[in-house]
Amino acid sequence: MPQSKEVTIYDIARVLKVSPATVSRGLQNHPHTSPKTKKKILATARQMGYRHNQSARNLTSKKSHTIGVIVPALTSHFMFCVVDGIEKVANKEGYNLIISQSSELSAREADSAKSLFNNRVDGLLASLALDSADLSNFDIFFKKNIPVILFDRVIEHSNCTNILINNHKAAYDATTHLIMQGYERIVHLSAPFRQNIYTERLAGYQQALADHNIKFRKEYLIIENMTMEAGAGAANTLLKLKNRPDSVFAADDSCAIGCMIALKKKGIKIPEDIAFVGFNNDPSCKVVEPNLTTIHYSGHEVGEIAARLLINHLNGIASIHETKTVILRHELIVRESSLNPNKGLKPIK
Amino acid sequence: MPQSKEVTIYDIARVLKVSPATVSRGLQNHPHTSPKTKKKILATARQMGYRHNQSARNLTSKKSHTIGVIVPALTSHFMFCVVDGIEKVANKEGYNLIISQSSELSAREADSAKSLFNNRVDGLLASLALDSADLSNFDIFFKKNIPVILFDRVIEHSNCTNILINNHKAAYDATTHLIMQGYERIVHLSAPFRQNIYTERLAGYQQALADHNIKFRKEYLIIENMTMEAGAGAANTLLKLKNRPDSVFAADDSCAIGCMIALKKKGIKIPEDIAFVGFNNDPSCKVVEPNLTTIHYSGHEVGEIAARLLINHLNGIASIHETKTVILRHELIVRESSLNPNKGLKPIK
DNA sequence: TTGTAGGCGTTATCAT
DNA sequence: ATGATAACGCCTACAA
Repeated sequence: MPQSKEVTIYDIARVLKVSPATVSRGLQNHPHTSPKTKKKILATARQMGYRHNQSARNLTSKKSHTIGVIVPALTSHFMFCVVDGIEKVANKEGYNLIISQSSELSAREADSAKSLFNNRVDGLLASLALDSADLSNFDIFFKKNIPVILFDRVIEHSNCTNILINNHKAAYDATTHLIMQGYERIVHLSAPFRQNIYTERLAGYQQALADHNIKFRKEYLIIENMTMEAGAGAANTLLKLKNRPDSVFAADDSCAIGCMIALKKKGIKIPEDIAFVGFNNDPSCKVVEPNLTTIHYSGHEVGEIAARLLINHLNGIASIHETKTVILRHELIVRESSLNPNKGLKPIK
Repeated sequence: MPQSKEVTIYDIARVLKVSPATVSRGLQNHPHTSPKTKKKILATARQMGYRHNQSARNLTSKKSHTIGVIVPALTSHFMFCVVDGIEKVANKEGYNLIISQSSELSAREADSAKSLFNNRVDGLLASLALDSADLSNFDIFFKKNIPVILFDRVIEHSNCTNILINNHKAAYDATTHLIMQGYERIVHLSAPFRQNIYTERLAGYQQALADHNIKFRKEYLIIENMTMEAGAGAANTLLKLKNRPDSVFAADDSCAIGCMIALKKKGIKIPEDIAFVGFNNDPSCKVVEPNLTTIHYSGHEVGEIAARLLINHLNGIASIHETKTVILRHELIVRESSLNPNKGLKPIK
């Protein structure tokens, strides 16, 4: 098993009878290099099977060419897409990735941050854990001026650029859609209201109610984790309400679907008895019956933009500090779960 | 934005009035170091905010501490879990990951392989693209004696360790289950028979038929891509068969689910008219109605074992060459889609 | 345009 | 047990 020796720029230099410096310059088409020698260098490099040594480059450049990613969990299709988007851009730009999960725990988020910090990542892309109330976990990065970009679950902070959708508007759209279908007793199923995505969605929901003269009832707020199991639990809570709701706007598809399935098992008809709108456009939306109306926004886009922004910043092409917030497009995708067969369309106000 | 200077072992040495070599040894608890100085070194290192420089280490060790991963696509929950499992182990062991997708194309697999090769990954974990007929894409790795471990979609090869389940047995179990439920006209819905996972599943299916004196009909073989859309297409093919099948064993859940949904839209009842068994235990199995019976095996386990094996090999703890094949456990998970309400249990033979 | 030489942070091989 | 020193492969002033 002989680990055949690697070709270095010295080897190429020797063959071409030039200095290693010239080879180095030729390889990275440095401005002050004659096209001829550059061509020669490139040719023999290829022919000799030269591969650059990133570690050596990192050593001189004092960079790791590595980006850290912290996500709450890799269990949703959405986060999957985000990471995929990040991966694509990072790959193309010659950056490596270290991905870690906080498991929705601020304490583990701190561990991840520390670990990535010790790995000397050049920058960080993160989405906050459910119980992270501030950005103190990232202070080590701020102190060393390492760029941090937050996506989806964010907190406004002078040191961070944020990438997200207009959650308020999205929730407003979703709720209004239910109202337009003739629903009035709308439950909002969401997670503990700490993260922006949940507080904003709540606010959007409330605004839509207000704009259509529907009184907000706090007993119509059901707080759960956003899992299928939690959704099933929510179904019980929901059925016990004195004033039986006629619809649900959930802040997450999985939770909505868990709830739908549990209700259906008890003989509740959807959307006849209770209509549903979810959030995230999980693939399961098209499997559950009836198909789930939901808010779609592209995880790939989130990931790609986050990575692009960070890498441009690292490469000095553009500064993060010029763009504090990026708001991406969202879209309401209407499916049967929210189409009211009885009441039809109803005018606003 | 001053990029505060990094602490090196020289700085620590200076403070402690010892040589950098001693610090280096102390930091990696080298056998020949006095416990006292070691303790001092560790203490001041922490206190000074020292972080090791992986690139410098890589340079001297002639390793990248990076593992390459090639998957056909990151669109299934299963592959998601595999990558997650790899990530967990690699993270803990201080290895970085470069993940790339072949998009089920051998040509892109070749590109990925080349790219990872140029990135000097220390080892490779791969699952083959749908149209990869041999391992020639990985010859560059074999030539340089860089370890390659294949998982799930594999080909036997003297240079590779393989990690997979007993697909033959799994398919046999699935098919037998349908037979025991009283089904006899069993369609097998699968992908082009090139990869082991599909040929083996076909063989297991055929063996089960044979063992129960059911004649194999080649018109009961439907070849599609393993997507929901393809499954919907398969539904049409299936309905056109002269001898209407009473059940389907699909080599993939998504495909099965797409097929089920399409059939249901045409008024076919499941499992009364046609029963279903899938493969992979995708989360959607518990969303579709009726819930889909399937073969489960742990993606996390696949990923963790693959990574563990590779890293142990790289660290010289154990050699890959001692273990040529790892067969993991699988399990039939019975759900309503395959429970025959009419015919009940039927004796074998 | 090209060459020289020093440095990036660490490890390993010698000595001591 | 510790110290000096030479790699590791590449980049970049600076000099020519």
